[in-house]
Formats: sequence, structure tokens, C-alpha cells
Amino acid sequence: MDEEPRRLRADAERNRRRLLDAATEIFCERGLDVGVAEIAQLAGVGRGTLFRNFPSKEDLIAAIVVERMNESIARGRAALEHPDPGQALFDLIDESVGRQQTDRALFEALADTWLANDEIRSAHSELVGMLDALVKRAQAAGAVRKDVSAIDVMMMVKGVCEAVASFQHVDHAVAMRQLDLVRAAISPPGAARPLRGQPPALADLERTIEGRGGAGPAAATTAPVAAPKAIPG
Amino acid sequence: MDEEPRRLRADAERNRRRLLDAATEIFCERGLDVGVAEIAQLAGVGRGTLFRNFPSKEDLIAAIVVERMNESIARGRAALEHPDPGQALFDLIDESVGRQQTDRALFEALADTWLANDEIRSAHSELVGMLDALVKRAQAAGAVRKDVSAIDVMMMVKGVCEAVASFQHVDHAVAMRQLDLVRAAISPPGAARPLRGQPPALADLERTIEGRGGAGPAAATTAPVAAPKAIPG
DNA sequence: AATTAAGCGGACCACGCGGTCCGTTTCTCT
DNA sequence: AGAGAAACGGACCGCGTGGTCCGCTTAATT
Repeated sequence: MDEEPRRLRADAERNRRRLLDAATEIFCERGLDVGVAEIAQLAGVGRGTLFRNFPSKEDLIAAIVVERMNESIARGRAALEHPDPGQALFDLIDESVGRQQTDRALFEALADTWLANDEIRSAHSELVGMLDALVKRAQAAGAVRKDVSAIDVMMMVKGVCEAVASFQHVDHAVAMRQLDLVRAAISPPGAARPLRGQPPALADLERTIEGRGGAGPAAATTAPVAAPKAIPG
Repeated sequence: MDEEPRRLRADAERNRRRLLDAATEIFCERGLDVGVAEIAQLAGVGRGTLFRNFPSKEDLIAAIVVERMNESIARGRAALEHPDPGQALFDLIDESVGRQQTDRALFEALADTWLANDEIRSAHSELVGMLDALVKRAQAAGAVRKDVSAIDVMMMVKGVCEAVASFQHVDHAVAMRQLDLVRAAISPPGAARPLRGQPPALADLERTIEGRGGAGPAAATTAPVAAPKAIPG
């Protein structure tokens, strides 16, 4: 119905693609709060170009989030054909989080702030529909306990993603363990499965913190510089 | 060793307390990214006063996070006396998330960015120690599967907190369900327990989104105002 | 090759943030 | 009560952000 006959010039289309790719990469490894400047730079275009393709940062994010959601939906629909309903569901979850490098932005956008965006919300509801089908099928096959819903599952997975993402380069194995725990949570009671990897220790969390020698925060000189590390706010 | 004989003036101490309280309240319901201005205002003091008591925003946050962590540690140590080791652990978790209104900042600070802060990190390691004892005791009693560590548990709980916090006023029951799922995850296989509440549906997530009628993002007039909603970045 | 408009990109803007400074007020001590 | 230090608070600063504008470049068309 809204088939825009407007053709993009070749370079324009190429740049748009570059922006999408750059945004995907940066958002995935640094979260959604990075400045647009960096994205434009990585894409090799000026900031003006970015804002012509995407009127606001929100639009840019929506574009790539929807892209990721649609991919997930496609993967999910394919998984519905998988002979083993339980495996189909768990593989999809593993894959989503495993390739967190490409899906992190997706899970970050699973918050009411972003669900206010029309495009995201509609893709999201489709995604939930897909997940619901997958869950129901797994339940019918006895691979998933009967009393959980797609939303239950999605929230758990989002939780794992957020928790893992909070620690820059926490061992991949830790993420997999968390997913195994999710699996244990939503499996019917009695379905015992071992967890991947070793039980993590405190050191596994703190190992990622290098630098930051000994000086306390109040020990700073009178120099105007204040925060030694990047603080969100 | 560093017993500061420096006594605070009466009004100074009162203001410090007010700031701590205001910060606690605001951080808990809006996250750690709110500006210091709002905190000072709620406390009824000027911004200057805030920065005199806490040289940087980081210090303010560290102060209240450490406060919360110490409370949790105290509760945990008390729970170690509880006759039922399993119940002790699960009650503590429930309580922590249940009073998310006071502990949200705590879980938000469980990220490598904040663990770089000396005071937070040391309180955190103590907290993990406490949790470790609680978990080990529960394991010995057969209430928790043997192959999970305190870090596993903490990460799951953090995940639930983050996931729940992403939806402003999602029903409290949803949070409780998630915790029941965590419990199912870390319980020994076969320990069946029902989940509290009903399986949530998509509507339970979207219900929190009011307003935002129909206008697309690109429909804005030429007015300089851009984002209709608050976007993190 | 010439023409034209789509596209480019960086200078520019307003805003809100964390953090500082200093003239004024208020507590405390004698 | 009076003196002096401690605390107050708002004006102020620099920075980084998302977003706009406009003179220049370049791809498409004939």
C-alpha cells in the first residue's frame, strides 16, 4: 500500500547500509547509549548523512532493532519445523543469546520505553506470537512445563542477557550456564540436565576489571577531571 | 585507624541524611541516571551542598549502594540462623527483589562499571561471601542443586531485577513468578513447586504503556522538539 | 559533455549534565 | 552577645549530546 517509488541514489543506499551495519556493531558491543557521532564515523559518513537517513536517533535504533526482531522471527518460524519441539525452542534461545553480539540491542529494546515506538511494538508482538507458538509446541511435547507462558520465557531470557551484558567480557561459558538454568527453570520437574562449564567464582566477575590502581575517589587532585571511569549518568 | 574526630555541624548532618534519603528514593524509582539536580531539590538543599557532602555523583551512588549492600549482608547473616536453610535463601531473594523499591539501585550497580569503585567492590565481595555461605548451607540441606555457585544465583537474581525494572509498573506478581522460576532453576531436579500468579500475556507488558496515540515518529512538524518520550541516550 | 537535483558533511545550535566558586547565612563556642 | 568558622546555595563553567542548515560534491540523465 505504501510502495514508495522513490528510488535512492546508489551512493545513498550504500551509505544507508553502512550506517545500519555500523550502528548494529556499535550498539551491540557498547549498548544503546553510544553517541551518534561514533556511529557516523565508523560508517565513514558525516553526521548529517546519518540524520538524513534516520530523522532521529530513535529511528535509527528502531530500524536496526526491527531488523533483528524480524530475523529472530524468521529463525523462530523455521524452528517450528524442527522435529524436536523442545530442542527447537532451546536452540533458538541459545542462538539468540549466543549471538548476543548481534542481538544485544534487541534485548535492550525490550523495555516499555522502546515498546512505545510503533514499529518496534508491532514487530515485538509478532515476535511474542512466534515464541508463543514455539513454547506451546514444546509444552505439548512435554519438553516445557505447562504453567509458563511465552512472556515468562522472554523475560527470563532478557534477564540473562542484561545480566551478562553488565559484565563487559564475562566468559561466554557463564552465559551458557545461565541459559541452562533458564532451561532447568522452564523444564518439567525431574528433567535433570547438567550445566555447561564450571560454577563461576567472584574472580570471574572481577577479572574483567583491569586498571584502577589504588587511589580512592576522594584522592583526586584539584584538577577539573573527576570521574576516572565512564559513569552512565 | 581513620577515626575522623571531625564532627559535622548539626544542620550539615541533617542535610547529608536528607540527601541520602532523597537519592535512595529517586534512584530506586527512576534508576541511576537521574540528574543530581532532582535529588538536591527533593532533599530541599542546593546543588552545592550535595557536592560538598559527596565530591562526585559516583560517591553519592557508592554511599547509598554500600548502605543497601550492608543491609543485605546483615539480613543474610541473620538468615544463616534460620532453621530451614533452603527457606532462608529463598526468603532472602524474595525479600531483596520484593523490596525492589529500595534495592533497585543495588542491582543496577552490579555491573563491572560500578565494581570498579573500591567501596562498592569491597562491600560486594562481602555480599557474595554471605550469599555463598547461604547457598552452601542450602546445598548441604539438599534444597539447592550442588552444581550452582553463589555467582550463578546472584546473576540470575540480577537478571530478574533488570528485566522487571524494564517495565515501569509491571505487576508485582510477574516478578514473583520470575523468582519462582529462579527457584525452580536452582532447585534439585524433581523438587516441583507451583508458580505464583497466572502466566502473563503480552497485554501485561503493554498495559503499562499509556499515551502515544498514533502519530509516527516522522510525523513531527518542523518544530525543534524531537523525541516525544525520554530516550536513554 | 552538460545539466540538475539528490546527496553529502561539517559548522553550528540549544540544551542538560556533572562539577566549581564565592558571597551570604547559620551554627557553635566562649 | 559577639566572633569566627563551618555550611549553604545558586550563579557559573566546560563538555558532550541530539538535531539542523547550507554551500559544495557527485551520481544520474539526455
